[in-house]
Amino acid sequence: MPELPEVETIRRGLQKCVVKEKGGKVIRVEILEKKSFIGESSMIVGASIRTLRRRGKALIFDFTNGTSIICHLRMTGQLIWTSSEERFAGGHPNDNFIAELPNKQTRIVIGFERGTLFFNDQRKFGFMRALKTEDVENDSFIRRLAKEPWEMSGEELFAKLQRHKGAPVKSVILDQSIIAGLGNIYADETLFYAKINPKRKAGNVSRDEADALIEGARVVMDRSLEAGGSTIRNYVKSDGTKGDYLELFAKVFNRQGKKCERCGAIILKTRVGGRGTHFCPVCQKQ
DNA sequence: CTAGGATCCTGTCAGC
DNA sequence: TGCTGACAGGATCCTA
Repeated sequence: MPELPEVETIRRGLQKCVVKEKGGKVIRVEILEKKSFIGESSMIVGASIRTLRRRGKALIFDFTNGTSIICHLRMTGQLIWTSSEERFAGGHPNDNFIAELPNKQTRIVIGFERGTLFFNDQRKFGFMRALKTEDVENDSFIRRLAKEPWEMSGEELFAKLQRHKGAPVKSVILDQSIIAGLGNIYADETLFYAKINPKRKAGNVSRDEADALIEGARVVMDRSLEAGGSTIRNYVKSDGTKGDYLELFAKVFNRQGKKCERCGAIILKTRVGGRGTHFCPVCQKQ
């Protein structure tokens, strides 16, 4: 679930409350679900967070003692910081954003001097991994990541699409070793922006369309970042009701049955590479 | 090498 | 009110 903009929103949000003296040193690490934590949790006890980085959809906590935590939220992960004066929640938007913690879905609790960081994850696909900072680049997930859309040219993407010419273009742009950061929402939104049908073979995508894909990926993710990804602030609307942050920017995702904002046709939902896929049958012809 | 399908896990929702 | 099956914003592993 959380894609690049959500993870970046979390990075920015936590930067303001948990880094260095704001959060202070780690007092304890409580692992409530063994498979959610890889490595030795005692590595970070006594250290504070020096910086927060992001690579694709992975968040990296660098600690003052030369250790790091790589955190991947996968489908349903959330990070929630609580202290006496504030609460920041981001990731998979559900009621844990505002629930009492820890709870049934809490997998890891990291207690700091001045607050607590909860890692919640309904489906247990996400994880935290403790390792030396110098080993982060060698991590099996980090190592395989391609460039993000802002660093990649249309020419580079075009070449990569050619190498997977038989696969549907949507499946190819979801591959983090092809281009980093896109998940199911932004893949659909990017293809809508570029007016490309998600089922088209990657090999049929033209050089110009590859440019449009790069531009689309940048635009849709920038737009989501402005909206703040999925965080507590847009989960709870100003009138107190719970919201769907997708309303803020999605043109096709979860809009099946509704009108295309560009041409008025009805948005359809289908299945591509095993994933639910939303598109406009008129703007994105086969 | 590529492409496609199964798999990890819990929860929710539609349909009977 | 159950029960059942499909599906969920991800990535990896296995097979052909």
